[in-house]
Amino acid sequence: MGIAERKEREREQRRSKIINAAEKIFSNKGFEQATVDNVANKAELSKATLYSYFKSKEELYFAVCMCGQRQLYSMIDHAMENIDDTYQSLLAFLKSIVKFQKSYPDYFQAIFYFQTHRIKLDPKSEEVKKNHKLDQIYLKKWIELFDKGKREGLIRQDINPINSGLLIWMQLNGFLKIFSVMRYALETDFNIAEDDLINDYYNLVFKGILKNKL
Amino acid sequence: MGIAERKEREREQRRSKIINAAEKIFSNKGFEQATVDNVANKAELSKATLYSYFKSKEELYFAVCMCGQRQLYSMIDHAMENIDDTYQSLLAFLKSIVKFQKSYPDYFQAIFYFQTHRIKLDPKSEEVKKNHKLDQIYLKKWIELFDKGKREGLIRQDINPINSGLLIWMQLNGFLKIFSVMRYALETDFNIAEDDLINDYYNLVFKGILKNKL
Amino acid sequence: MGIAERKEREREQRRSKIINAAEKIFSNKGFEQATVDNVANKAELSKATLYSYFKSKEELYFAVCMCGQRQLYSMIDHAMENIDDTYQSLLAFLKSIVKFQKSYPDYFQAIFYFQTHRIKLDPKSEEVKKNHKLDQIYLKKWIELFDKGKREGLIRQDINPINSGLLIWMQLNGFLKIFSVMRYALETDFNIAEDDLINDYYNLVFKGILKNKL
Amino acid sequence: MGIAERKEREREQRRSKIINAAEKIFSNKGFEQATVDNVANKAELSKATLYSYFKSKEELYFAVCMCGQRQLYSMIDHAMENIDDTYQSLLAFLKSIVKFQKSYPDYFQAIFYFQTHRIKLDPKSEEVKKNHKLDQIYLKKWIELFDKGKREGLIRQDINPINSGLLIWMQLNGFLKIFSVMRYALETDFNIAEDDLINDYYNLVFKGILKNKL
DNA sequence: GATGAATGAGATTTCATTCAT
DNA sequence: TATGAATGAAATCTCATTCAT
Repeated sequence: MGIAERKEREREQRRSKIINAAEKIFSNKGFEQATVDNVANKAELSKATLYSYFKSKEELYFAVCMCGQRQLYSMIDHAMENIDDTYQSLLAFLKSIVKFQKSYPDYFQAIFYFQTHRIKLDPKSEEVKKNHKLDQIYLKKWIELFDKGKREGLIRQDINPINSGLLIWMQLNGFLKIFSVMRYALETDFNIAEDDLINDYYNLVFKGILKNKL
Repeated sequence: MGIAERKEREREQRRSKIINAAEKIFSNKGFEQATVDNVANKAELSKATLYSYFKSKEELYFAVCMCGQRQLYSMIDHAMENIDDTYQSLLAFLKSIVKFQKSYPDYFQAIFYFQTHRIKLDPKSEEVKKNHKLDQIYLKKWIELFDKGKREGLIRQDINPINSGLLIWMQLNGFLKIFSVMRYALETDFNIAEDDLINDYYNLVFKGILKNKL
Repeated sequence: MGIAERKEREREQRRSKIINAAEKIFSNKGFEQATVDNVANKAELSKATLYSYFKSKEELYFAVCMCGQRQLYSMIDHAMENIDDTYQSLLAFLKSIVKFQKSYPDYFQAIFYFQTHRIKLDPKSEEVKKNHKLDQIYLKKWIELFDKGKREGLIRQDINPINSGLLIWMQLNGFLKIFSVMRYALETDFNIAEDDLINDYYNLVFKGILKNKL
Repeated sequence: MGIAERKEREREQRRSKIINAAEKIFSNKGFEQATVDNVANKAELSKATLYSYFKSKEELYFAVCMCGQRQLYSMIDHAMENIDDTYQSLLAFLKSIVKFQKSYPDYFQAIFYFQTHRIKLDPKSEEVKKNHKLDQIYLKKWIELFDKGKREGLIRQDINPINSGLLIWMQLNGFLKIFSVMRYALETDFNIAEDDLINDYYNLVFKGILKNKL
């Protein structure tokens, strides 16, 4: 029986190898500019083999995103372990996302592209549904923190948890996207230190929602 | 006399027609998916004609962005006419951008794409330089409002005008980008009214920077 | 009536201007790489105007060749004026062609290309016939020199004037063509002085046909 | 074992098939007029396949020339086997080139075009260097025959081996080029038999360089 | 299962030529 | 007559995908 298992394991390893290669290529060149050939070369596999793992370029891209997404959510989970305080939780959540962008810019880039472009996928696919569900779960966790904060008197009463949660999430994503593109220009043209800006970002967010000044 | 002028006018009109067509196509399909054929068909001109107005697909795309940019900045100028109050100015600035995205989603999309992707352009081109300069001017105007607000005691003293100005600008762009993609889902999945969200957005921003609660 | 004459003169001047421009462009880029636009720009005329003087790119090319050909034949005529001696005549003939290639490399290049490629021309055209006739005349003059030389005992009796005339004419053209391409390499790679080579060329030719050593 | 070899062999055969097709197309239409589509059709392959064998039209053209060149040089080698006599060697050399032009007019045409036009190739390419080296070797062989002939008293002492070698080589190429174009006209217009002309050509060359009349 | 090879369909760009003014 | 503008037709090259081995 060991044979079947080994085969299974090998297949899984190949899949990972492909996704890793794809992640780099897609991030470097963007979805459209990247070619399946590029990915196959990077993965040191033939194009045809690649197609035996993924039905299409789109599906491969989606797999990369799924992988990144799992990484992001595991980082969030990890950061929120053992934190009870709502303020700390909100901060940890935000910081996880920022850290994710910094640690895995390729994944971040892939996910952002995926969210802002219509990539054709089979909507009946189990994977696509699973992905969607996971997103919902973490968005809910995020919004519930706003609810809790409000009940605890941490967050202003006029704050609508859903709206604000979504707004901040949307802003953050956009900010990080532009930030990743402008990072270099910010330092040279505006003489702005990255960490300062990130800190000011947290401040701005919290000043916007908290009842009392920090 | 009149003849030369008329010719000039006609050429300008054709150019506009092409840009309008391009604006729609690019916005619908994205820069890469859009083909020059698509644009030519939409503009009811031959591909070759189109190439006599624009040297390359890139240049055409850039022209669309320039056009959108001019529109945006003229909307900002218009909105800020006759406003002295700094708070009102900041609000008018933000509202102009939001309104721009709503009124000209194609332009917004084009500009966002342009800013977040590296489209190859001749950096020595006068047009490219002009474009860059215009961006700088309006970014400066925006940041100076923060300075003024701070001097007037409107904005908190711990706010760094440059950082905050940039942050809010980056956030807004990202927010609008994601918002434009999610608009439909927000109403159906989350039951969120667009105008409410936008209002909450303004609140969040101003709560983040103003000295006194609104 | 002066008006009609002036018009005629002006038209002729324009035609010359176009041919001059075309000569340079065609020589620089070759017939295929050169564009009608290139020629029009060089001639400071619109493409459409150019087409009112020449029916097609081919015809324009042919006009350039005609012009070059007239130049060549006038140089030959000039060189052979007042020469009676057959040996001197043969030498003058050869030298004229060599000089022509050196003085008007563009024309030479055009004519060579024209002779070795099939450029589509209306064979019923008067111009084409005239051109053909002129070629025949000068080829005949050339061959007759061989005849005369033979009768005079200058040239060996076993020489067939037609064959040798044609051979030397073909060789010379080919030699000059390759020479014009290799000129630079000859000096640098082989350390050969242009004039030495040309002299050796004359020697070789005459050693080949003359009865007595020079 | 056998599989890899067979694949290799098949690929080589396809490559040959393409080169053969290209040879004909290029020779018929010339480099510029010929299209990659033409070649692909002739080779009964898709354009894309063709591009998987040759990176560009230029590279394909170059491959055709390389192939022709190898053919030419092998003909020369073959002709000079078992010949010691210098006069016979010179004659064999010349005859090989003439025979090459007659047997493989397409190759001859391709090589001539290649030598007289600047086709853009990667100068660092191994193939390009190899080609250049081969040319050098055979040119050297040719010129050394002149040297040897001079030492043996076969060739006149006033002959410069390098100059004469180059001159005759240049002349021959040019002559064959024009000859290939005019072959038909020579027979009809001038009533000249091909073989007679070729013989006269050999005579002319040798009368030009040899010490004693043949 | 892995792969080298093949390809259809299409992308961008060019250019000789015509036409309305 | 001179020209700016328009265009059909084609050229080179690319790439996601399939298939025979």
